[in-house]
Amino acid sequence: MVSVMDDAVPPAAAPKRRARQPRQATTERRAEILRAAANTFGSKGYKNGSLAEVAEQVGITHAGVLHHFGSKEQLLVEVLEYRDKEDVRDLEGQHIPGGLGLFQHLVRTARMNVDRPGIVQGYSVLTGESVTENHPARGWVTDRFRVLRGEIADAVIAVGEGKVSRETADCAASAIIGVMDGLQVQWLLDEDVDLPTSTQFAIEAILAAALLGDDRPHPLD
Amino acid sequence: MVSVMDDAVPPAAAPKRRARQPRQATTERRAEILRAAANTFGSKGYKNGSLAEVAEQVGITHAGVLHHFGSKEQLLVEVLEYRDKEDVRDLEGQHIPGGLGLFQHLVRTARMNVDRPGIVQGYSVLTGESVTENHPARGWVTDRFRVLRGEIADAVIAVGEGKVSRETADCAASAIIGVMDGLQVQWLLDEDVDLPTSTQFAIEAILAAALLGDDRPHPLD
DNA sequence: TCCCACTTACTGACAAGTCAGTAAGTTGTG
DNA sequence: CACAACTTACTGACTTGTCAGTAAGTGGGA
Repeated sequence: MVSVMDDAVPPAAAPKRRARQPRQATTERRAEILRAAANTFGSKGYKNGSLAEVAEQVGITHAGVLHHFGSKEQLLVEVLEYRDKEDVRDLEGQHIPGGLGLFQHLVRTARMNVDRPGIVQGYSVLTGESVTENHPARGWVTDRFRVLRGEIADAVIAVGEGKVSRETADCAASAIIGVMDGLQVQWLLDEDVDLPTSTQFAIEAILAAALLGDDRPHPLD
Repeated sequence: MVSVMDDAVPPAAAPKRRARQPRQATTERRAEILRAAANTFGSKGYKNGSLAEVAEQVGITHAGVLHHFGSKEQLLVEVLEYRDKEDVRDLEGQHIPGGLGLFQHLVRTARMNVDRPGIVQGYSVLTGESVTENHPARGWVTDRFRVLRGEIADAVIAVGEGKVSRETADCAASAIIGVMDGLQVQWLLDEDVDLPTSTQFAIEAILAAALLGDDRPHPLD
């Protein structure tokens, strides 16, 4: 429960018995379980998704899953870490875009997401669930939003060539993330919503407004 | 399910035994339970919120709750209907705004929401949860989005005085709803996010882009 | 007016199921 | 042969929902 993960920590200065490394098949097995868990938590949610369902997908029992991960909460944490690592790996070849390239990347992502509703649902469900009391993914989701906001705000400032204030950039950044997430939910519930078109429309709109600064009209004051 | 609400309908030509009206205290009691359920489902989610917790808030047992509502799912459905009725009642004095007034109303709502995080959390949790498989609130959430999109798109067209196409208005409408929902989630997780300011910023930006039509720049193509 | 037939609003006990987690035993592999 | 990777068997905590019973209210009729 203190989440030290005994089996993953090589015993520092092991005295008598060295902790054996896991067999080479084990790493892949754990990855299989993580993918199954991501699938289950994505479609059912963390609370409602059961270890038994995760286990069934890889042909073992729920106790087998617990053998590898110790607890359901630890499994969730590792699913999140695994997904992060995958995202990084996907972006490895391409340099991480900044400036205008970042916004193009966001729109491209929205276009890609149309073909992987499972991923989108997993993200949406977990994000929504994370605002409930004491949810184990809350910290992860919060951090993720914070990092993303920072990167997008920097990109806004870069595109604005110093003419955009930090406050405006922060506003724009949270709005861009918000509109992407919000549109995903609507699209999951109703295919009539045009996810890529609306996403591009909104990002362009927010970016344009940020670049205009205080020169733009404020009809809602 | 067709929402005829038997207990409110006086029996037309009752044959032998008239179906009595509910006692006057009953209506208020049921409303108490509905408010408690909205509270619990809002903070814990529907799946994770228990009848026992709802019951405790009004000082009865979970069986007492089931006496009134028959099943947990029916309780959820009535919570949703109750909230709809409350929303309508709140807007009764003021005429439902259209055109620019609607957008001002949306921004005002965002400002008010800062002082009622419980309501916002309930909405966010339920919306996120609704995209899971076979969720009982899915239809309600989907309909709500559809209606809202229609109203906002109409308002965009009204403000644009006929110069905005239906497709653009739809894009703008879903984007506005998306950004409002998405910002709420971020704000719930991190108070640093400025909900009203970001909301107003984004709505003005999207509205401006919609009114410009194809004349605006498309830096992301 | 008072009483009887009936309904409403519960309670407490329990059924039936699901869940995470544990402990002990088995198998196969390095 | 020791240990990793399981399985089987089980516990205890919680779930929703059912049921019988009870006290309190309500309306109509004598």
